[in-house]
Amino acid sequence: MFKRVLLAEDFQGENHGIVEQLREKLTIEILQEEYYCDKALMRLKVALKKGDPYELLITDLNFEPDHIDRNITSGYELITAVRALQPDIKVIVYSVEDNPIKIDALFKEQQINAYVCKGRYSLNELIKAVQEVYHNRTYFSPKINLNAHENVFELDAFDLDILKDLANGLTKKEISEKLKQQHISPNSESTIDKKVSRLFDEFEAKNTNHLIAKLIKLGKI
Amino acid sequence: MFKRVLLAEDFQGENHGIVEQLREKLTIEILQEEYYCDKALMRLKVALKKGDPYELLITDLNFEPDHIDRNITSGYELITAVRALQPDIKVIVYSVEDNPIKIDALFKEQQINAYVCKGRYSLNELIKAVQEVYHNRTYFSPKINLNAHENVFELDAFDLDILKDLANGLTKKEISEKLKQQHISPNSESTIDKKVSRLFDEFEAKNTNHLIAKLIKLGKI
DNA sequence: GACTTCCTTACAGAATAGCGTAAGGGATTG
DNA sequence: CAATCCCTTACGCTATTCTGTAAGGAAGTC
Repeated sequence: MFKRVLLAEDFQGENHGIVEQLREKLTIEILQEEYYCDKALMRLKVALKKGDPYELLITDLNFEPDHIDRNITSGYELITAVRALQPDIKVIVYSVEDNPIKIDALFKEQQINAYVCKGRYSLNELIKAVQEVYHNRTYFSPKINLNAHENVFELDAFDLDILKDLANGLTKKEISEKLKQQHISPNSESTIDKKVSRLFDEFEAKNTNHLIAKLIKLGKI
Repeated sequence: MFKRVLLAEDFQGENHGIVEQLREKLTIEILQEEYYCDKALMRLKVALKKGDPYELLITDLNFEPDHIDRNITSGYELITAVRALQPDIKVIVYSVEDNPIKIDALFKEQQINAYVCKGRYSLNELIKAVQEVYHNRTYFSPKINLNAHENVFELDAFDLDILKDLANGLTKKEISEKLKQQHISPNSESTIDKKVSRLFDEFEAKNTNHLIAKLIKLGKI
């Protein structure tokens, strides 16, 4: 089993639950928990310098802002920073996020080794995930699959960007200009019009107000 | 200290963390955890019948749907049901919800005894909350207070009607006509314009999309 | 190569949003 | 009564939304 494991999770309840369960079910020599991304990265650096690097990082995605200044504000950024230092480290993400598109992106862009979705069985799943990753296999929560089938229609990253911008009060012209500045294509006002109009049909919305209201209530934005 | 405590929390990590911490820091004879509202209510009924009622309920607000059919689907409903059976039981709510308006409503409508917001110190806060409630005092997470000062401004019934209609995809013209049909005054399109524009200032919104998004996220609509 | 299909983009026109000005009514005050 | 304030309403103007149509490019199919 892994000898050195690092945990980054800001919610005290989850943090304690995870530590307690890993200690009970697995034999890990050193299990260090942290509540901030910056501190977790510091631990990793120090361990690496000492020649006793961590073998596994378990991290949340969302970290609450606080009175303490932060450099790294999300699990996503933490993974990027960690991988830059120690490319071979294994990574398990443990979060409430259940959007299969975003989780797919983590596997593809960050090459994470496992994804465990917080829920009724997430500690059991985490134990299993650690074991699978130890044997060089990947793992992800079974319920993620189910969700993928629930909504025949899924919002892709491009849709989400547009919708979030609209919900933040940007006009379509402004969104178009923003995309052009970021060199993201497609970016024309016309295409944005079409994308949004298609979403009206998908979600049976009469106009943008209606669409945004529905999607926020559905928790998609 | 309380002798009989019931915990309703669906996330396994939080659930274990709470149980472990309560066991370590307090001396509670019987601490029963449950993952579903229905099961928690059943436990309470049985204990009441036996003449060994629970003295304290600690409950989450949101419970994930599942393959298991549910009667009670939220902590809010659970509290209502519990209070109908056993009006004198103490209740602590433990949730991620940080909207001060909704939390206020819990104290006023449900007469809960404490509110603890999930976060970096929530287990410490929960221990304190249990102790305070045991001494017949109330408790709520300190970080809730900060948010409370943000919005002094309150929406009246007329504002709410307009906002809900807008969120449902009605145009201002349609809203005006609807109000005229219902013989509600004022009802001109111009007045609706003015009301909404004033709300832009109040909530620092750029346009209707932005306003609706903000208000839904604040839980006002 | 010809054809289809899908996606992006430009453009146009009607409807709506957003904002300012102005007029009028009711209530209050001096 | 005059003056003031607040609210409602009408109106006009510009920006934006929403909905079409059409043209062009990329990719795949026959």
